[in-house]
Amino acid sequence: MTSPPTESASRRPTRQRAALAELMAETSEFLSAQDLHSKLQSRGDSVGLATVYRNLQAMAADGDVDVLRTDDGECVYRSCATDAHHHHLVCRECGRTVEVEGPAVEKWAAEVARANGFSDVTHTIELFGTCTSH
Amino acid sequence: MTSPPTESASRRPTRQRAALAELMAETSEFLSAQDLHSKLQSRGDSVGLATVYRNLQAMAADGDVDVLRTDDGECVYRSCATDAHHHHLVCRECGRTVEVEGPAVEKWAAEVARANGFSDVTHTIELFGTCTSH
DNA sequence: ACCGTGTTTGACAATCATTCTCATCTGAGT
DNA sequence: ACTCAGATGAGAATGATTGTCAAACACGGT
Ligand SMILES: [Zn+2]
Ligand SMILES: [Zn+2]
Ligand SMILES: [Zn+2]
Ligand SMILES: [Zn+2]
Repeated sequence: MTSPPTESASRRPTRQRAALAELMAETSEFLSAQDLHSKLQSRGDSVGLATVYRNLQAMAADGDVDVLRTDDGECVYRSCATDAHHHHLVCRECGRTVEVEGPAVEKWAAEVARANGFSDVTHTIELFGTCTSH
Repeated sequence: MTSPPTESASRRPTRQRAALAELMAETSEFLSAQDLHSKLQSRGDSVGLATVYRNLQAMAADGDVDVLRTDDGECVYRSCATDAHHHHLVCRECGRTVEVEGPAVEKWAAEVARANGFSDVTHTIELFGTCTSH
């Protein structure tokens, strides 16, 4: 993940947000807004598509979910186990995701940035591969 | 940069591709297809938008240009100085870009993947910051 | 220089994820 | 119950990217 923790505004609790949060809590793959929307539909918790987008954005801004982009540009979301900064190793076949930490990489990124005189540095680091079940 | 070197098919030389290649050779920031298209226009080398997209894709597939996505999902392209695998430190204000290498990071990525039994691993690693002129 | 053929191009339509609009609904405090 | 700012949803709008397909082109052979 990459964004500096823009602080969470006070968001009002709603049925829709709860349903979305619950769904995400049960899910471990990265899913798109559209995917999540239709899963909510089929499960009975009807939520408007725009609302799904809005809440995912809010959750992402609050750091409650991680976001990344698939190769074809779609945003995919996932509720990660840890709150700590981390990255992901994602199976491009089945979506299975492992959360990884890399202190060494974090240091490297910061160092490279400093060496070049850049400030406010953020980074995007994600790994994609094929997991054992293929 | 993330894709395994899918080998270049034989592409036929055209005025359009030449113009695009030349423009990219003179440019050092990452630019979108749309940007490149309008730059070509104003410079007199008129090239269809679809053609710009097609050629950028081809060039990217051949590894002649690097691609990455801005935060708002647009693809941006840049003709890098080196052919070697590398990553980028991009100023989010002015687009100034520094090419960086990170043997340590490459090793880390490979190691993490192996440790988790993933194969065919690729990675996305980009750094964003604000450069000295801001 | 002249064809024949497979590529490439370009104008325009079509996709499709995401965002916007705005009228309606809801949560929380009074 | 009353109020009102925040939240929702149906549908329209946006905008980058891709698809279509006829016309233009590169190039090897003649
Ligand atoms: Zn898998
Ligand atoms: Zn990190
Ligand atoms: Zn690398
Ligand atoms: Zn700058």
